Amino acid sequence: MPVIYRYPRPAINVNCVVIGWDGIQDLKILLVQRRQSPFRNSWALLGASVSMTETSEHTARKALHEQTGFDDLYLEQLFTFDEVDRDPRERVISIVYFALLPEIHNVDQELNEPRRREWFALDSLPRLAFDHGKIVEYAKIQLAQRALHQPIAFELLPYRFSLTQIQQLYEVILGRNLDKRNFRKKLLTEELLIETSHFEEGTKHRPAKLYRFNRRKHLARVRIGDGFDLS
Amino acid sequence: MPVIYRYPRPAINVNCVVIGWDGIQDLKILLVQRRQSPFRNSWALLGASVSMTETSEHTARKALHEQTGFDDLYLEQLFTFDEVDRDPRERVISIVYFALLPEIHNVDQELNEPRRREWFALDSLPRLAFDHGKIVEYAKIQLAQRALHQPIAFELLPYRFSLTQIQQLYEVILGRNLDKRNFRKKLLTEELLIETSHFEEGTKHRPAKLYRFNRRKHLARVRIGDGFDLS
DNA sequence: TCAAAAGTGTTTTATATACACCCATGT
DNA sequence: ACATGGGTGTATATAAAACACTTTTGA
Repeated sequence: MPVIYRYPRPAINVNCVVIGWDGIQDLKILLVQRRQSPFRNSWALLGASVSMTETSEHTARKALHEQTGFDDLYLEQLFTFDEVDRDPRERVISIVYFALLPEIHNVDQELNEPRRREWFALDSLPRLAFDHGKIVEYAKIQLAQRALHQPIAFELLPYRFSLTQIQQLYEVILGRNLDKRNFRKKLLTEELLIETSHFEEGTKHRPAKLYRFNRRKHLARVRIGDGFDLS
Repeated sequence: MPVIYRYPRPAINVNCVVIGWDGIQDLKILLVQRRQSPFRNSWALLGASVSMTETSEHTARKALHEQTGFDDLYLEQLFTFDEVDRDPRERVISIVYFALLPEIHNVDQELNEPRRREWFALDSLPRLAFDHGKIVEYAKIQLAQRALHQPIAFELLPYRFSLTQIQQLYEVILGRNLDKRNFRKKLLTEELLIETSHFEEGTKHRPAKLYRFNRRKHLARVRIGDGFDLS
């Protein structure tokens, strides 16, 4: 149903910086290959247009579901990008979210989604469509910043994880090596990890004890103004 | 010039959480009294509609200029609020900015702006229009958070300021008292203050030495990943 | 028995905290 | 001379950093 406005309005999109961790070395980002101009064949962030009846977060969740099959991701608003010429066709304002996945899954190929969708290592990306390269640069900086002051790294880990895993993840996010004993000491004195009775499986060495993150305790602390802080 | 779209689009606004400090006790926020329904006579954040040819930041600067006479404020994007029913008339998405003033000026009454505009103490606000109360609550939390990791408190001070002034400001922002000697030690060991040859004037006690913030040095450090941090 | 990573403490150094008096100025 | 806030140092406690070997498991 076409609609008439007294003045022109920008289009509103969401984009998602979908980040996962390969469990070893690299942070990965999920990109979608465009099939139309502009930037035909270029890789771009996943996105969607915000309808009148849905919040941008809701739109982001729906887009993730429809375009990848992923549900129940951790979403956090990152920034709103609104340069007037960021899309050559018309003015498009984009509300951008972090979407963090606890594991790298391959996208669901059964979906009604003809475009290629692939995971790329965050530090060797192709040239992206629109201003998405700039957005990703900003997201990388913010991820490192926020990982120090919020427990978002846990969103990139499975429900149960080893201390070595989370240390490696922090090393990747922060881009520097951490001392094993000091890292563990700091993390354990936060008292936000729950020791489980599970162990790593399928290793060819001593299996590591698995922990999980105590979300309830963390939220209770946030309520009394006592936030998470490594650093 | 009316315009036709294939699908309806939300309206895009900016709002500004304009914050100043009275130099003694209170953080203040500048509010505008509405003269039309909805929320007629209620107080609201300063705002404007984002046109097709201007970024939201540019729109915010222009609105501040036109509605208050203030120029060259420090602006920083805070959050984008997009609940579908935040405006009862239609879907309005609001990109919200912090606007920090180095001193409380009275607004320019000569402007072509019939609405009342007043400074309110941040901790005793009237009920605000729309979701602006919620926005202000969020802004308060963010101000305290960001003041610890970014040198934004200096944006609330005049070019030259005394150590007592900045301490009092931090006390107001963080909502707790700080030890004078320890605060000075920490601030001075950051080596981001430049001692000027000026002194406080018009006091009936020993005049305090005035300092200014070394923006260049701070920016140089940010570039090498060495950010500001009190805490 | 070997390879591989898990797990674990202590010492040193740096940072944070607690705390009280004298000083310079204006009235 | 008095009132007012400006300015300053030290001792203690806490947190960060540096550092290496033993243990457990699978192959």
